[in-house]
Amino acid sequence: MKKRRPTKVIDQLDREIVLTSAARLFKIQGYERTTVKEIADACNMLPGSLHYRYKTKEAILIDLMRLGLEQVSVELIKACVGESNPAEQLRKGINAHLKVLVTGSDMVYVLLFEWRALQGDARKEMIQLRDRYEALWVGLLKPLAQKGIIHKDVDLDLLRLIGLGALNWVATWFTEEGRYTLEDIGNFVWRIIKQAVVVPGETDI
Amino acid sequence: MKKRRPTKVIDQLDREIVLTSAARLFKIQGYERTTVKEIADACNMLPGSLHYRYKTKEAILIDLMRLGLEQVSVELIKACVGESNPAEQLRKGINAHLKVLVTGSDMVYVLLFEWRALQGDARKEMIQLRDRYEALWVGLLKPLAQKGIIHKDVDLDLLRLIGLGALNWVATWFTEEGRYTLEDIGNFVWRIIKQAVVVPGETDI
DNA sequence: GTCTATACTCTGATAGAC
DNA sequence: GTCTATCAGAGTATAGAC
Repeated sequence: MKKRRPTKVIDQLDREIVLTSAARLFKIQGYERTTVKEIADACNMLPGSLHYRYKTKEAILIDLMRLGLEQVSVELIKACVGESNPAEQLRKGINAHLKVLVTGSDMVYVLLFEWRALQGDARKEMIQLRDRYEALWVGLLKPLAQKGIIHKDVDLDLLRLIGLGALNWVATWFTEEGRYTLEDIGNFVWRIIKQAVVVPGETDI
Repeated sequence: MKKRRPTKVIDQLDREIVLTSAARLFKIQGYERTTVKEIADACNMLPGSLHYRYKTKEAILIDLMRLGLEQVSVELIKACVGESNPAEQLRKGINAHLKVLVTGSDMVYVLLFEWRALQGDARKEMIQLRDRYEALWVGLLKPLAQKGIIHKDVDLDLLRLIGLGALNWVATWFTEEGRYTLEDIGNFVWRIIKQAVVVPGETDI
């Protein structure tokens, strides 16, 4: 009996290669301007082989976004787990989101900036996925409010929406060669939030 | 001698009709998914007539962005002129930016979200235009720092970049039917900024 | 599973009569 | 300035041999 790698493992590898290549192209050129031939070229496949994995170009985008959401969720959780101070959790979460969005996987960028390319049901599904990610942030912010670290009268939903917006937009102007490092930016956002909504002296609980 | 409207006036009217129609389509469908035929239909023209005004689809986008930038600049200036309190100028500026972006001209939305559709020189020109708009914000923030209303150690460039990012991202999730009005959102952002960077008691100068 | 070849559609742009 | 007709090119998806 011949020994061989389980089919599943090979498929998973292919999936990552295809989606990583596609994400880079989608980020640079945009989804619409990128052709399936370019994607195939980028992962050393012929268009026919790519079509064997994904029947349509849209299917690639959808699967890519699912993986991107998984990646950013994992990074956010990793950054907070093992940190007992909830204020520090928030600070680390901000830095993690920035890092994975800007210097990490292109899939997260595409997830956030190309959802308009999807229509109908697919768009709805992606919005639901995005909501699920944002629910992780609710889970970070709620304990801070309950413990009195964040002022009682701060609207947590608005804080999340505005805060994530501020972070997401960074991806539109950040460059490695710019004046600011990602840490500079993360620290700045953290300081703003801390000074605006955190009760003084409560960050060390 | 026949009396007739000066040619310039007619051209200017046509320009606004074309660009307004195009902006609405670009905002809903995105630039790439919108066809020149759709634009022509939307302004009751035939493709040939549209082509007489704009030789290429890209030329429409570029002119649209120029006009969008002009509009948002005018609204920002209008909101601040006649307000002597610099802190109040900032508050009104925030609301003006939000309003024109979200409920005002679709051109401003397109200006901010479709710059990736441009390539090469055209993209560089638009980035320069965006920088010119941001310079207006520098003009709002600098006096606040010089008068000691904003803490000396706040990086004004980061404050501008992060603040505008927070505002711009609102356009991706705001709906008229949602829980928050534009005023709610503007007030929230203003409060965050005020509590984070404004020296207490200095807002009434 | 992979590769070649191609069908079919759409679109931006143009030519030229009026 | 406007309209009809059309070209040339690009791009997605598919069929079918291997």
